[in-house]
Amino acid sequence: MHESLTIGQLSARSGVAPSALRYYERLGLIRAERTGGNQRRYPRTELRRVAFVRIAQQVGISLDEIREALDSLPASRTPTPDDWAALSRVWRERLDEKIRLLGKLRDDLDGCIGCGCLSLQRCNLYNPGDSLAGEGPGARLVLPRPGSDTVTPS
Amino acid sequence: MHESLTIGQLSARSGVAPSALRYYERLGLIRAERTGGNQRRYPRTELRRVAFVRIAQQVGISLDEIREALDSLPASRTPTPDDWAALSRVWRERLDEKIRLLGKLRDDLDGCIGCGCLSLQRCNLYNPGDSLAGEGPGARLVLPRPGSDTVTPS
DNA sequence: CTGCAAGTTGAAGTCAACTTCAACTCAAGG
DNA sequence: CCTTGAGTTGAAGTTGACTTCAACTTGCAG
Repeated sequence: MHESLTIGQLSARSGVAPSALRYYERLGLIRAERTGGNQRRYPRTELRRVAFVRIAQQVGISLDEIREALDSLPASRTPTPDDWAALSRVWRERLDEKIRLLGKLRDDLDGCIGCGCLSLQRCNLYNPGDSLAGEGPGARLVLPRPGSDTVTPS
Repeated sequence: MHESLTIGQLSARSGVAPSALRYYERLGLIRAERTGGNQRRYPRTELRRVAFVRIAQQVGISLDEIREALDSLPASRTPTPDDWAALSRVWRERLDEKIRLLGKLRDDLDGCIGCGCLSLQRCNLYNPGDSLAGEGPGARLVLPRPGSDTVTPS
């Protein structure tokens, strides 16, 4: 019980249900070796991948995007700390951007919802550009649609 | 065209699809008056509610929770700036908490994923308490499940 | 060797948050 | 008046992220 983990053990240690782990495997987020009897055995390094998946999910990143990120790790060998560090650097930017966005949202909410401007005109959250001008007065919400990525630094 | 907005106008100004606006109405997030011919007409104050919904969604709050928050606004009268300000104060705490959480996640990611500790032991993201000790060594992920609320200040 | 908890699969179910569709009706310009 | 684009409804479809189920098979403690 030192070499590798059963799905139950990985589940207990990661806090992710076995069914979810199998689902992640189908999506290509994690991988497992098999015993002679076809049961999954996870090398300990998979714990790291699962943790990464969960952390990324926490901050609102889809499994599909997470898979893309994980695909940047070398498939042919066990990822080294350096491999992970590279990934971490990329994602740190994502997190920083998310944090920046949240701060803006909070401040705008204070200044807009809380300010009493009933028409929401001249609000930070609205009309930050002018591409939609010329269709009469009034504001236009330009927050991305829920599905789309909120992290698109210019 | 000054008093109230059609669903198309509200859609254009809020960036939310008409179908989504009808959906929001079914969920009780927004309300509409009706013309003699049964078409929706939105008082301008609804723009504010829609903006609130979208902003809250951005930060990962479910429509159900948003509805609860909006239910705190007086139904009998048009919400005053003070009503909105009260809501804003409550949500500012939520946003601050989200920001705090994101910062922690980012730092932990740097210190954990990036550090090279292959077993993830002694990691900030793991085992913050000791309730799960006694089942052998190893870590346990305690991030809330995706469905659950990440904002539970103690 | 046996018993039984833990594991396996594919298919189907669930839930949130919408969108799409069909089959209409309304509103407003010419 | 007539046409046409915008609006209406209920029902069904979609996507993401899983869970549940049925019907088995494995692996280990006693």
